[in-house]
Amino acid sequence: MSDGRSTSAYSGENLLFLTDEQLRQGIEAMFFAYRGFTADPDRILADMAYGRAHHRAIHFIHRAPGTTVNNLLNILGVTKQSLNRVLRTLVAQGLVISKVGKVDKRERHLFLTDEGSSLEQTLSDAQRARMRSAFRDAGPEAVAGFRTVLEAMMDTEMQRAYARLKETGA
Amino acid sequence: MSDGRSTSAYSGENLLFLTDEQLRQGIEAMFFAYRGFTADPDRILADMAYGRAHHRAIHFIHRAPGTTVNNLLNILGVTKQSLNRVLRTLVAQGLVISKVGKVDKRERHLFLTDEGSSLEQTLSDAQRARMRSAFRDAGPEAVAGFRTVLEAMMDTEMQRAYARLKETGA
DNA sequence: TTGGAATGTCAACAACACTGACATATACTA
DNA sequence: TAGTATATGTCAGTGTTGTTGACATTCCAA
Repeated sequence: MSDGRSTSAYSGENLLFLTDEQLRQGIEAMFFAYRGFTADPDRILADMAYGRAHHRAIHFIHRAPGTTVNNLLNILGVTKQSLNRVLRTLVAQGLVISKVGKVDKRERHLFLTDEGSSLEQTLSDAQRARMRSAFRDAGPEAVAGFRTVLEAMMDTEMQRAYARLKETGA
Repeated sequence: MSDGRSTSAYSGENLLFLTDEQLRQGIEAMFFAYRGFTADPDRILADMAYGRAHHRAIHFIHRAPGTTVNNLLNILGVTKQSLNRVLRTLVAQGLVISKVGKVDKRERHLFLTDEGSSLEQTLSDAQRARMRSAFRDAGPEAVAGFRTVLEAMMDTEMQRAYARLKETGA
């Protein structure tokens, strides 16, 4: 094998990380960790009239200002009706602006207002704080592994969406 | 530092994995990956009268047969009313048995019936298949990092619950 | 110009979480 | 034994977030 590990090592002892027991632990780790992952923003949102769906919309509008409803739909993986309800309240509360497209008037382009940006910042700060703490405790190699496994766990369309977002950001 | 890395290396270049951009990518990876994580069982459950809440209950009853309602409550992190709604249907459909405790008759101990075990198996197989594929693609070092980060992301009570489950299993 | 595709909105409904109040059986304790 | 605490179950009401169905508007191509 090109990476220097022998075939026997790979098909023998090293495959212990693929036992059902190890997979089950991975599944449970994912379950408990996701609870922690959402806990801090959820606490902040609980006091407002918003929920996790609002957080997600705000996050990705912040991430890709001017995105269309349809684009957001694909990223979030919900129906347009479900997203629309969330967007309606965000627009009504003055957190999001919806602009009719110039080239294609069917499209709506979404932007955060100052107030929307402010809430996004608050939520992001809370979520990043936990992620930062976890990353720091785990160290850079563990973080690299974390992201490798998560990426391999996504549906292929989501891998593509994730890759596009990575490019846009850094 | 005892691990041989210099302080300057840690406070300098190596801290690049803690930038806001890297944290944001971790957050988005977590979001997309969790969707994949639940997708397969969700598809199976959609055809039945059950949902994700039933899956979670069945998973942990399988994991810790004879667990009490209260114990399950703490692991799942929901209210007893919410769990009770789920358990009621599972018992009514003959997937779960609730036995009065022998030492403390106030407690109910929960077990899967053969039919319940069968559904658990079906759901687990689907979820494990994806996890196995992701683990295999990523390799053992990445998997170790994955679990380290997830564990660091949990609330401390959940870290304890997770640790207890790990002992019980392997 | 007409019909289909794309886009977005409104309405109604289901799943699943929450709170609050209360009932029942059992266990513990003063 | 009387009173309190614990474990569980239930009813009623509410909120968020997902779904489908129906429909309006806009664009584009036959």
